[in-house]
Amino acid sequence: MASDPAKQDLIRDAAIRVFARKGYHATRAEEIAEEAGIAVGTIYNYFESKAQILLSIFEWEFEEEVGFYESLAKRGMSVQERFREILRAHFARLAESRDLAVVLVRERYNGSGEIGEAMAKMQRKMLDRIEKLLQDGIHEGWLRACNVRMVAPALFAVVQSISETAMIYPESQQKAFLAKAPEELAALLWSGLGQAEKGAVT
Amino acid sequence: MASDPAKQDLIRDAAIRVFARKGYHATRAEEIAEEAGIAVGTIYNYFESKAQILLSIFEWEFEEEVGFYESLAKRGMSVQERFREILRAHFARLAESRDLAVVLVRERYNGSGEIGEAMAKMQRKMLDRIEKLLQDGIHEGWLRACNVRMVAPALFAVVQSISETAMIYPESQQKAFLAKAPEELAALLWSGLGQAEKGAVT
Amino acid sequence: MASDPAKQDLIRDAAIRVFARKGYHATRAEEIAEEAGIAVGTIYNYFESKAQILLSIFEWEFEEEVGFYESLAKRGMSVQERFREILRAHFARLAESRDLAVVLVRERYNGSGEIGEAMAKMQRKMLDRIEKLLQDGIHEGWLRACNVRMVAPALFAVVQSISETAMIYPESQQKAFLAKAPEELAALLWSGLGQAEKGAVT
Amino acid sequence: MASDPAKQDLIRDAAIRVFARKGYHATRAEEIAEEAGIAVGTIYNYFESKAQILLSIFEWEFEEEVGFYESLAKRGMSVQERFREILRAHFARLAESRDLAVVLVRERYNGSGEIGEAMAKMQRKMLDRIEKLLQDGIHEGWLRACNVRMVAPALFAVVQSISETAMIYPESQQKAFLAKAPEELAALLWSGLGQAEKGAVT
DNA sequence: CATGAATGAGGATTCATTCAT
DNA sequence: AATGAATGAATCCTCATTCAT
Repeated sequence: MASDPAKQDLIRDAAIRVFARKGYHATRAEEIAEEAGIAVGTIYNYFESKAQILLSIFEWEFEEEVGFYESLAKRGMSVQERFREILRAHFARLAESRDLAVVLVRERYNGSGEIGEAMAKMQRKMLDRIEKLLQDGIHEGWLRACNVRMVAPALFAVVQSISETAMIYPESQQKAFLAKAPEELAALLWSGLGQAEKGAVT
Repeated sequence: MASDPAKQDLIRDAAIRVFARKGYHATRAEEIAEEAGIAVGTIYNYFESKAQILLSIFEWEFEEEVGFYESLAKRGMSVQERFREILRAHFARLAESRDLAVVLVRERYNGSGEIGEAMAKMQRKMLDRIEKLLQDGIHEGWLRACNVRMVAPALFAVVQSISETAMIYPESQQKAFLAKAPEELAALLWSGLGQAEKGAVT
Repeated sequence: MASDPAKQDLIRDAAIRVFARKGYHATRAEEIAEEAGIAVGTIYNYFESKAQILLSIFEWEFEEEVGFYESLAKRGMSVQERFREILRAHFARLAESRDLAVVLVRERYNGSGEIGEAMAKMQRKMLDRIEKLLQDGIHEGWLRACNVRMVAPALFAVVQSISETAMIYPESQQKAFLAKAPEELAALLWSGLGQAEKGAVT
Repeated sequence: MASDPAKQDLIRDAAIRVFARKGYHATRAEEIAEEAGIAVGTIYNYFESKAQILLSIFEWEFEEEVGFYESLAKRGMSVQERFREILRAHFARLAESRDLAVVLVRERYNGSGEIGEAMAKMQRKMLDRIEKLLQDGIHEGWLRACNVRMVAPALFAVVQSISETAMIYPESQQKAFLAKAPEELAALLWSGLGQAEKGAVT
């Protein structure tokens, strides 16, 4: 089992492109190899299985996200600012890597067996982070009290779905869509959809 | 190709249970047959393929939803009331059929080829309806002006994610969770998370 | 997993022929199927794996042998007579199924993992039986005292090796060879190679 | 193709250990390299293929045996003494190299194609030598007349099987077992199993 | 000569689908 | 219509061997 990280990245990136194009299950190992410009066997010098490649894509992304969260925390921002930063960063990244976004959204549940568990675990950690962010916000008085167990996944899903929707648009409109997304979402999440004058839902 | 609707339902329901348990791709035709208490061959008297079963699950659900939407429209409710009704109905149905919910959420992207297209089409129609609902709401002055192309999928996703999160909970807590869901979501969507006093995101 | 014993036999017999021709490892599942006049998939309706086919060949043979041993014991023969009968039966069977003999001899150690263990176990049981036969013989006074732990495998091996050697001969000579084998071996085992007059090894 | 005999031995010895542990087919070239403390590529500087390594193990052993036979012939021993010497030497060597013995016994038929033929040829030569020894013995009046074509492989097999049986025992008992083996076998082969008083098999 | 990453042919096994009964 | 054994295309992964460094 070799471990040149550059080649691992080469393979992972090729996999992202093919998974995005055809879906995880419809992608054959050979296709990843072709896309990467290597032989099938080489894949298996760097990954234990096709499923492991998928997992590694999620792990990679997860580390990026977590790293970013932590960098925000260190910069001592308010919860509100952190949210906006997160949204901006998230959508900026998507704008860069449409394929990655597609894969992250679409293949979320396609791990099976151990890999599936590992992926589920990662997502739970992600939610935990969001929950914590919310709780901090409530504690600091920026957010109204809410059921964080419920709102956290809702938040996560909103972001995901926008990502996903963006993927539908052709390249040209997509950029504009993703550029508007953080503001629109921030507005939605902070102020809701209601018209103050008419009164909110009880 | 036979067409006894009762047997079709029998097969579809069996498929829902097995898909929920093992995921679409990991489910073998034989397992569906076993769950339904019939022979594999029989499945193919009622469905063209395994993928068609999946599609039919989505179609079924889609028809239900659309029918419900239309019944609401006919009853001449306000947008606000319609939203609440939709959410209530949605979560009530989930509480009844946990397996269906799991499948609808998890296998959304697992159609490939024609079936995939059909499933995507259905989802787009679903979004169109939500968009229309939003636009009506804005027009009627219940909702603030917002980018409906962006908010519609967000709405859809929020609902989905709550469904999905609910699935994690054990039977006992799940009911309570789903019971609280409509209010919590309605609050989130109408009023956002912000504290009025501290000022909303601009 | 189907269980028509006739088809199991069909597959096993085809496998015996191909294993005999090319060796277990060099035989592809497809070749067994071709030889049996069925499709590859069908093999796996009756056997869990290629290795299981090999194991089943040994099990089959083992049951035959054991059954025969028991039938002898019931007929109340002397140890001496039982030995001769066993040898006769053994070689008669080989004369009938050259391929089986080749496989039994050649692939004895080619099981790996669980299958290997199962095969080893079977062979140990076989040896146990022979040991018991020897001990009875000694007890009844037909055989001189000897180290049965050592003589049993020797006996077993002698029989095997003759079988194996017979396989080298062309069909015509083979029959004659196998016909002479029981007497020759019986003589070897009872009287040894020594010339009484010149004195035995001390 | 390099030809440093010391390194060839290094590789062959490593191969013997791994083959003994896992069997020829289950052994990967890499494992041999690891065991030898070299890189895979290096193996192929000294051997044409994995099969060639196996062949070379048999060739090596064959040369040893033949050399020993010849040395005995030169020392002008009687057939009887030569047999005993051969048995002693054989088992003494096994006691030294358990792994070699395992491989020689177990992998006898695992050559395929040319290598298989080469291995078969070697074994036939081995048998020829034993046949010759027997014939000399008969001619000199030490042995009773017997079918040497049949007795030779029987002899060979007896020796092999004892070797093999010895391998089952734990280190401690194994030595004792192998020490007793030559006498026990010599007795078996010279005098048979029969009780003189009761009369031999006819 | 040594290295070990790259290669890619090869093969066991799976499973959706068919079809004879 | 129901059955379930038969089918065989499809695919992941292995591993002996090569060859650029």
